[in-house]
Amino acid sequence: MKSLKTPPIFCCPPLLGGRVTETEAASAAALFRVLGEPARLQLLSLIAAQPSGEVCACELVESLGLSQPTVSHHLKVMYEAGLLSKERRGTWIYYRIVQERLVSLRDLLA
Amino acid sequence: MKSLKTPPIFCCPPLLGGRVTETEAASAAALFRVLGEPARLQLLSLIAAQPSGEVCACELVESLGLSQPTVSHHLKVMYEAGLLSKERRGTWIYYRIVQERLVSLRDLLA
DNA sequence: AACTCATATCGATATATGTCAATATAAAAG
DNA sequence: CTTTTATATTGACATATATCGATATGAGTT
Repeated sequence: MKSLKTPPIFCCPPLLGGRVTETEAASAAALFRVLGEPARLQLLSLIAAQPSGEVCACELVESLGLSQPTVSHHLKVMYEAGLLSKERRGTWIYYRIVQERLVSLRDLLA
Repeated sequence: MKSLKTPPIFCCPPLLGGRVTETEAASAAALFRVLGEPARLQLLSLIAAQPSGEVCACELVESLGLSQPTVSHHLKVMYEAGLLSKERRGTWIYYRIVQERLVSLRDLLA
């Protein structure tokens, strides 16, 4: 089984200011592609809007007009990209935004 | 015909810190999706690496292992996303990075 | 005019992926 | 163990798009 903890944060060389290697471009593009989906951005903003900083997956399903499998899919994509962390508490799974990951993504564009 | 000048910079509401509308999510995602392509990131870094800040399209074709139509396609996508500006000088067309656009994109993740 | 070079567009194809219904798994309660 | 609820996975389908060869357009030259 896959861990419920946050995946490692592999960070990213600056995008501009020097030619980037093919590998660097590929991994950076993969990250951007994760954000290149309206549903995922809405999920991110929903999580960010919570005062507690975390949201149960069930709430996210109710909030968007998407099916449960689709929401689960998007959460998985963002989790595997290191953008979200998750924690199981009983039957529920709570998702959080991995701030450092967003910061490193921002630094890519510096 | 389309103008050779920089397209207008329509800017972007903060992504986190408040629920984002469906329209906002769509336009932001479109921008991220443009960067979600390794070839385009390599093109960006190639342009950024130039001391003059601009590159002739022909150089970009030679630098990457992609065909001329493919490079032309990627440049068009980035141009229409407001990430690049272009200027024709004689037979050649020179592309530049639109810094403000990248800055506003960074601000999306603040 | 014709020729050359640079760039853009067209058409076709292959791959990636968003979406859902159906099903599976996991956990708690009875 | 059975039931219920929450989440994940599977399989299928549709859409988007990256890529290329062929061709068109545009600018300069002779």
